Amino acid sequence: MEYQLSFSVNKKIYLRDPEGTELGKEIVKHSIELIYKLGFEQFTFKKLALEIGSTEATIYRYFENKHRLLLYILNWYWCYMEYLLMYRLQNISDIKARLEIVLDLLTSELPEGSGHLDFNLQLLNHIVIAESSKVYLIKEVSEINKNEVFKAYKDLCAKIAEIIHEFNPSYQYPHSLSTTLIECIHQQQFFCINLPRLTDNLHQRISASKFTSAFARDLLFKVLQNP
Amino acid sequence: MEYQLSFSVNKKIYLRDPEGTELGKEIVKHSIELIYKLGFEQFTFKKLALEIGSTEATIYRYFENKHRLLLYILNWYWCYMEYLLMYRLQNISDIKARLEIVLDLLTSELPEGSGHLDFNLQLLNHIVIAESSKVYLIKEVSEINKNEVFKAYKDLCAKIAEIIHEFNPSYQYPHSLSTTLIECIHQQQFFCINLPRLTDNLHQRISASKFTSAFARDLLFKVLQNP
DNA sequence: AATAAATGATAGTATTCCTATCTTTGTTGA
DNA sequence: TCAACAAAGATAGGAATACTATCATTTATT
Repeated sequence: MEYQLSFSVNKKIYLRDPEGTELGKEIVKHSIELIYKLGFEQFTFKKLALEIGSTEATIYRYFENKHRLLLYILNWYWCYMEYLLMYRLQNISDIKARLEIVLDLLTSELPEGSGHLDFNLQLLNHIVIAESSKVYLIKEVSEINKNEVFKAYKDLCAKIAEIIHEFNPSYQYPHSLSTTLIECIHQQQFFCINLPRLTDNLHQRISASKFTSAFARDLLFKVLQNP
Repeated sequence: MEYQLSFSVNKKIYLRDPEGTELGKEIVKHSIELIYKLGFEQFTFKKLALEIGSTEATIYRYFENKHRLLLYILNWYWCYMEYLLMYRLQNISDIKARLEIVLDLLTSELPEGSGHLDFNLQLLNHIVIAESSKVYLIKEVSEINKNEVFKAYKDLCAKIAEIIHEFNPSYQYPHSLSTTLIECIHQQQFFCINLPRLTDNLHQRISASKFTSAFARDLLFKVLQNP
């Protein structure tokens, strides 16, 4: 497996392609570390510039603002998820097994293959859990959605919806179940760690991802196996 | 029904009780309008002060920062929700009907009783949908959680979990299902309006709340009626 | 070797997010 | 009724954020 994954990260997300230069890659790599460390609110281009020994102005040449940078990171994540999903589904024809692969993909601690990438997928996972909804929960969402910047997320959602549909063609809400599954898995992991009373893993008997996995599996199959 | 609802809005959320003064009520009332209008990111105390003909410094005497103000608003909402829930559950003993009341409460466009309150519940509803998760998706969540500032949300969640448990005592995840239900209902409404491809209400054939209600009901009963 | 592109260095502006201080107004209760 | 106290207004200001602009320098391209 090569590093070369041809992701269609929408060009409207960035000003200058960060994949095209060393500095660009540094920006993305260190932004993941810094957003993880500080949280998105406290993260600034100035701090990032300091971290990589560059300047604020230079980072602004790559991304309009920090929101776009987050969007870029998440786009990358969504594309990678879809890629991994397709890769793992190869040769799996059993429809229940296909659904299990979806569940495993969404709940596993880190989505494998971390060796050959130049940034930390575990940190990325944490960012997805804690920050991803901030990318669409904004006033300008409809405006920026016109530029197709959420296409990668929609594609992933559509792919999962397809597998749901294969499993139970009479189920009416494959897309909504797909997004609910994705988002609820993030939430439950977050709650397990930070607000455990909102879950049934109160005293953290098992790990956040184990608990979430069990809950999500139970929910998914009950919804889909019900007549 | 009187205005007097004795809510236990945690004192650690505010510096000076906004319920105690006219100005305090103005702050809360207009902050709801302004957060709705601008979105939480663009909302500032300066703009709010201008709106109510007061000053920034004065608002800081009530709330430490805008995050606390949002927390206060949501606390009020969660308390109100729990109050409404208990009120509606009176005299309802049929366990399926009790669950229907939960669903209706969470998905109805505005939670009734808007006349006697001095702020707009419809706007509040929009804020809950678009901004509520920002209140906990922060780096300091564990820190501020120690002050019990999320108690109202946990109580609401626990109450719904109780009803879920009554309906199906063998179901293992009443709390997680409760939060998933609440959060997923917000999400689906948001997606219906802003990113409809993430739902199965693509061309908005029915209203966001009608669609969400149908989806949530289907999900809830399938999860709980499954053997 | 000439030229263009990318980056660095620096500066500056408007706004945000506060904190401090001083004055005025309104309330209470001795 | 007057003292004193709390709330609010007015104003100032500082550190940080979120940019934009300009010009010099380095690096790659042809």
